[in-house]
Amino acid sequence: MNQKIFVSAKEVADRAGVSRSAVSRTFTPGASVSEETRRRVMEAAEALGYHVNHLARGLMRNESGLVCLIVSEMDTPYRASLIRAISRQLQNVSKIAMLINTDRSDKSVDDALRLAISYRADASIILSGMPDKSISDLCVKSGQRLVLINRDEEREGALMINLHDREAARRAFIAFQRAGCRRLAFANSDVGTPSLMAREEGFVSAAQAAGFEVAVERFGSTRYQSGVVLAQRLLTREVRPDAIFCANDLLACGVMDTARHQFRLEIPNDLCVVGFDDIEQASWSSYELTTFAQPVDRIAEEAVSWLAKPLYDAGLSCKLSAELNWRGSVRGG
Amino acid sequence: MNQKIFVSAKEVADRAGVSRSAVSRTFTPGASVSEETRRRVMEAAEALGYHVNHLARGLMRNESGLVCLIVSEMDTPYRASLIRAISRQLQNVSKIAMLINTDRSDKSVDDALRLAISYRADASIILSGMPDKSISDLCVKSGQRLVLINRDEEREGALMINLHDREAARRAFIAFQRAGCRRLAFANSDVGTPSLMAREEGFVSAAQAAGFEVAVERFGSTRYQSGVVLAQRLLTREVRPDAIFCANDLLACGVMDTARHQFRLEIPNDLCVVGFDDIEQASWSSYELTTFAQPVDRIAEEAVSWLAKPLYDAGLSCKLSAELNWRGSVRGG
DNA sequence: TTGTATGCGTTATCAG
DNA sequence: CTGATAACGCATACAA
Repeated sequence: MNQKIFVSAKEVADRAGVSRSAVSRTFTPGASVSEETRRRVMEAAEALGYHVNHLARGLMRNESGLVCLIVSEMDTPYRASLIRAISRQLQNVSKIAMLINTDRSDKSVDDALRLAISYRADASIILSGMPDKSISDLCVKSGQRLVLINRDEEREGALMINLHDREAARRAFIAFQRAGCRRLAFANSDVGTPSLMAREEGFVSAAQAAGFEVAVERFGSTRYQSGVVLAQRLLTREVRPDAIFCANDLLACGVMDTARHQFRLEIPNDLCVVGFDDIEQASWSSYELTTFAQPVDRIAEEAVSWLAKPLYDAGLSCKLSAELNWRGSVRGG
Repeated sequence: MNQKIFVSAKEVADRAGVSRSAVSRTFTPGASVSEETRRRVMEAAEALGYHVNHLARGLMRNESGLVCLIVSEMDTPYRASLIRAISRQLQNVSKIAMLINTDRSDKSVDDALRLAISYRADASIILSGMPDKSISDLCVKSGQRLVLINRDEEREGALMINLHDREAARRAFIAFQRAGCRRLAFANSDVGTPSLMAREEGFVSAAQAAGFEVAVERFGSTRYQSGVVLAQRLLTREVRPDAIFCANDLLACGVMDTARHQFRLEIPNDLCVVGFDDIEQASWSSYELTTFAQPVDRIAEEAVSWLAKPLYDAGLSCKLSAELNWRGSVRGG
């Protein structure tokens, strides 16, 4: 690594003919500096290209301004929009997002959290996976905030933001029922995330309570290609479903495309489909997918405003509702 | 902000019965520590939950390990996948991505770059917008690396990664020609990014050289909805195009959906479409879009490997090719 | 190999 | 309001 030569407060002080403290105060909101001193400092800073060293400031203040975002498959539409919403909100409160990729393994989440500790991040926000309790406890004990989004498991001292998945699933069933569907199915991935399982269980139990059986298939990840496979499995069953609730929109897109192009089915006439997330593609005219909207802005807001709070109640839980967006993939509406 | 209490090297040293330097050396690869000392230090560190403070380390070493990613509309498929590729590669070389959202204004890019300087980022990678020369010069002068991706403008000392846009556009024309298309059109946004304009100019000039006129429309952003509008304008022209080259895939999706559902056109029989980026949706069976693939992994690799190089040649330029992915949206192939 | 002393760029404390 | 001085947590030159 080549040498970096940033200009320091001392250099600014020398040029302005004041003490280093004066420079520091000039860049500390609310500190008392005379107008004249501030002017001379600013002038020197401008000329030299001085910028406060946030590393050193963080060291002193014990507050880095860094917030760690821990996430896998971040190129997925829902994840990407959530990351965007969060990072924007963080910028509004003068914090900055550090992005860490994880893979399927929970070990990579542990490593990410260790990294967050190393950088003295003010908080970590976990969008994927679940860290080991020992390491998440260490975070909390060290005074680092922890936010878990759609991770149902409990963690002491963390803010947990979840959706009413079961309730949404119940409404999906009602939507199908109103559309006159009788042969229900649920298309799930086999990753088994609590929130995905809650959608499945909520749907199945609501249907059963009304005397309906549900054909359930689980396969692969929560991406488009898995939807293709799931549709192939479901639509070749002896009793072909006339309604499929998909664990998320990406699966739903794969299901719809396969139903149309491979099985020549018309949506919603032959088959009704409901998804979850309300990614941008859901509104595209090839899909017009009826789906539950993840309140990404709301989620980001809840997370960031909690981080900004000076005191906080440990073990807070925040339950949000997912609104159903009616579009053309279900009859009636 | 509540108090953070991380364990320091001194505490580890006390518990292990060694000096603080011994602890430091234990966590510095390549430093000379006896096996016995290292063992005791590691044991104490483990028990106490010690993690090296990267803020302090960065202050000493003059190398933060932070790399700033400056990007707008990061929830867009191409951007999201590029961010993912870059952040993964960074992690491989023990660096970490800081994410900064910008909006349309170049001022927000300047602000982002200032933030990068404040955090003493080892490098900044700009995916959107263009900073003022004075501020980008300050970065370079300060020893911070600068990478510009698909930003044609020149910056002293920066690595510029670009695609052969004009060449790709020429191949798009050839593809249409082979498919027997005669009424060519280009669908562009009106943001006027150099790389987008290069695609337009390359396409138009290649067509003109062969004696074809091109209907050009420019509107809005590079997103789906703009594609809808562009299709409406192009397909209601007196001579209806039978081939549309779109500045990117998102526009192409909007164009295709509109052509099909609003104008009842068959693709590729009535209309051939070519896009740019090769986002995931391009391969979905509703689109089967023939498109140029942005080599995201390659771009990320070039950027990150340059950052890892100890010495570097100023003003490096890297030109990459975009491969054409043939799918069903163009006849023949 | 080990410990001591010094400095990295800040901010906070305190005396003036 | 201002300037000197002491931390913050770490890495390293130096002496042992």
